[in-house]
Amino acid sequence: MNAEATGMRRRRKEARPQELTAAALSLFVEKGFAATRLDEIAARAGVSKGTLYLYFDSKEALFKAVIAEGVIPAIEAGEAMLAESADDPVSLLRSFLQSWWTMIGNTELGGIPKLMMSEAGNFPDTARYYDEAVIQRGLALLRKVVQRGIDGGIFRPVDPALIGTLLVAPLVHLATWNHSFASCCNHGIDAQAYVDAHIDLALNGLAVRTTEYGTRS
Amino acid sequence: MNAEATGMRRRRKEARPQELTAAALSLFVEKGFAATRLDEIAARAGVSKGTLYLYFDSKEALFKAVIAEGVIPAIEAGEAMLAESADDPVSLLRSFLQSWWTMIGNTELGGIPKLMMSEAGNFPDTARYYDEAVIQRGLALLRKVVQRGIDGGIFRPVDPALIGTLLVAPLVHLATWNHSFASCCNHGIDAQAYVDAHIDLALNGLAVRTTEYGTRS
DNA sequence: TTAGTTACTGACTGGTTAGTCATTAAACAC
DNA sequence: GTGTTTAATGACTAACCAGTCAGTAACTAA
Repeated sequence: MNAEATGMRRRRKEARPQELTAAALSLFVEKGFAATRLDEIAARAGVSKGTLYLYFDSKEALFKAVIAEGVIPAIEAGEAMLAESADDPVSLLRSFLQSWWTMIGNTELGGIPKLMMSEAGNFPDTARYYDEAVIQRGLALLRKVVQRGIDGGIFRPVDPALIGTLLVAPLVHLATWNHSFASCCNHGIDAQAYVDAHIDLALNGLAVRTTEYGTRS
Repeated sequence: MNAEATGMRRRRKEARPQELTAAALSLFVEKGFAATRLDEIAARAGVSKGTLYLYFDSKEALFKAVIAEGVIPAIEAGEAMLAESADDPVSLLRSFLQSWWTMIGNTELGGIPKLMMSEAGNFPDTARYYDEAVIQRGLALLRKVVQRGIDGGIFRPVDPALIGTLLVAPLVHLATWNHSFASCCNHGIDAQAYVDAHIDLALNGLAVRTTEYGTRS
């Protein structure tokens, strides 16, 4: 008979914050910030609400911790990836998008964009932080990759300020879908096939072409 | 001195529901369902909370009305558009995406996808309704257009089950952005340029090409 | 064993808000 | 006018929940 099965108290000061933010992340993503009760978060983490206040000053502080904790490792991994890569732009872009999906979009962290979008209006300072720490830095990475391809004559000269958003939008969209409609209306779409199709379509769209029907009149 | 400036009561049974759903839509989109107070919605519509209950049974009923009302005219317009069009697939697809942006994404209705995504977990039956009444029907339209292009040998044979979502994702993403981060972190992106770039990139991606670097190894 | 320390608990409270209803006033019928 | 109907009000209540804190149980050191 272990400590969890009985009502016995465990003492785990080190692990608590992570357990609480993990529980909070999944509930915030599923139900939204305002609709999630602190009792519920605490219960999912296996503690009482009082314990939550030993580690976080308020519900809002917990929200900010959830965002900060989920976001920092991800963006640093992305920057490290670009720094050590010498691949050609095509396979670099391909592995960038695929890695985002595998390491973020297709994990619990994939709910963060949905959460942050939903709550940006209620937490403008956190939204600004997220924008600077994640979105701007992520887009800058993509811009660099695409610029390499343009400079090398491999990609058409698209606007680098727009192309980053265009490239991540379908992936963010799928991740958001998986944390909203997916639970009630599964279309049976294979995520990997979707990601492959996007990468394929995007690379073809960026390619220097010979036929011209697609250009604007 | 008119009736609105003074505290005088107006009697407008006909117009009330629309005024209330309009006020509710913008507040739900801005702050989320749970964080929006009924007093606030009523105040924005220029009435008291009691009046709201003359027209809607509950907060949840108001939410459903907001979705239903915002969604029905839009999808019907889209279907009418396809029915009466005999254009070639390229310009048809182009005008489809552009029209969605002009008539939905770039209006108040553009907040509905964000709202519905945020609240799908809390209102699964409304999410199913939205999925069937909007998403499935919308994707079916796009699939038809793309299929025409594939059959005519103008588009590459992409998977029609995936391409619809890929084509709308960047537009939905921008609309959602405009109702979340935009108010606190404006990147100064020109929406029309973004839409043009997306259409351009997508049509190039769909085009039958001659060079082959972009295919998977 | 015992005294001291601290992670943890859960009943409590104060503020907030969805939903109600007795009252008010605008419109209408005559 | 006068009486009747009904759109609209806003004070009220019951429930809910973020945040508190006095008390408890687990660990530690002696």
